[in-house]
Amino acid sequence: MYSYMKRDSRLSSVLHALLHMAEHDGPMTSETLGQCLGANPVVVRRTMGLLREAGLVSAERGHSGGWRISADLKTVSLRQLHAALGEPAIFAIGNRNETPECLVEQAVNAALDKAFLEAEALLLDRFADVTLADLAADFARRHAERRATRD
Amino acid sequence: MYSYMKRDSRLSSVLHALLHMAEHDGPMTSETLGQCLGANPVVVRRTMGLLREAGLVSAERGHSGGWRISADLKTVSLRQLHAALGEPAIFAIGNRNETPECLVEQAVNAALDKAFLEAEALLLDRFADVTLADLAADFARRHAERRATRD
DNA sequence: CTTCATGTAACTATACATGTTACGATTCAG
DNA sequence: CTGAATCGTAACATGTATAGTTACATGAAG
Ligand code: FES
Ligand code: FES
Repeated sequence: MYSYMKRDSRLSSVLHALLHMAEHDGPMTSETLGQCLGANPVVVRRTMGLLREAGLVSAERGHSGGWRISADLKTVSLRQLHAALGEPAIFAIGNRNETPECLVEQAVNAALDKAFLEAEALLLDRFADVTLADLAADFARRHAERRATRD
Repeated sequence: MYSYMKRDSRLSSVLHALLHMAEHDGPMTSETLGQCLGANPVVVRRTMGLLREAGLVSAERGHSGGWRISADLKTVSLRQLHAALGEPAIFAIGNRNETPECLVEQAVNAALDKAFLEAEALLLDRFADVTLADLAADFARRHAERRATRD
């Protein structure tokens, strides 16, 4: 019943959900989104709730309720979504002791931190460069390509 | 009794241990290294064992036994150590589904993968640029600096 | 032979995203 | 007004990998 769970996939999940919602008229329920993502509806509510708190989506309860995007696709970057999710840890590797007295360990930490900070800065810059509108356009391109291949 | 454990700190640990060994005459026991690192001796043996399999250190049993470096500090890079540890996952974030049929998710994965691969390449390049000798030199610099501050 | 030290197996502890169940709150169809 | 639909949230279970711990076998030095 449980699939391999090794990494935080919430950014991937919300991106998929948001693009799905962008292509869809009217609100989408957690149940429907959960089926698209292969995820539990409660997990969808939990995760989308973070985007709601960030003002990126809104939710309506009751009949014909569900989730809606409440922001311009062109203004929402992956970095904003990462921030909305609480800026989860990016790396699975880190220092053993963050504030060591030992000079050897300080030298080790300095070298590792430098590399990690550079990589993190690059990643967040790339995230800042990509908007939901970009992803929607890429999806449209792939869609057209598939149609062309079929003909 | 348990400290916060959220990330793989083995690279940090082996670097600390190796530099300690480099400054030390004769072999060092897992017990001693464990005290330096604030780690369990069995964990030290487990982790150093991976370096032994990579030919970077050797171990001797019995009286006055322990761990020795069996490689030139100038030739061992952080990247080699990362490889010796089995190339553990670098990122704590990833895609939900690595091979989706859905075109939306394919567009999402492509964007995320591109950013992650760039960041990973940068990190591994930085790792390849730093050798144990570099870290030892940085330690020596810090050591001299502390002495100067004390005077 | 006794002691020291590695080599390993087996089990436990921890953190955290995710899965699951349950129930309350709200909205709307009829 | 009643009941179904849907979000909001608490509470608990699950899976995974590193790290901690215990136990014992193996081998080397004195
Ligand atoms: S867009 Fe809904 S399954 Fe991918
Ligand atoms: S060098 Fe041994 S404690 Fe850091």
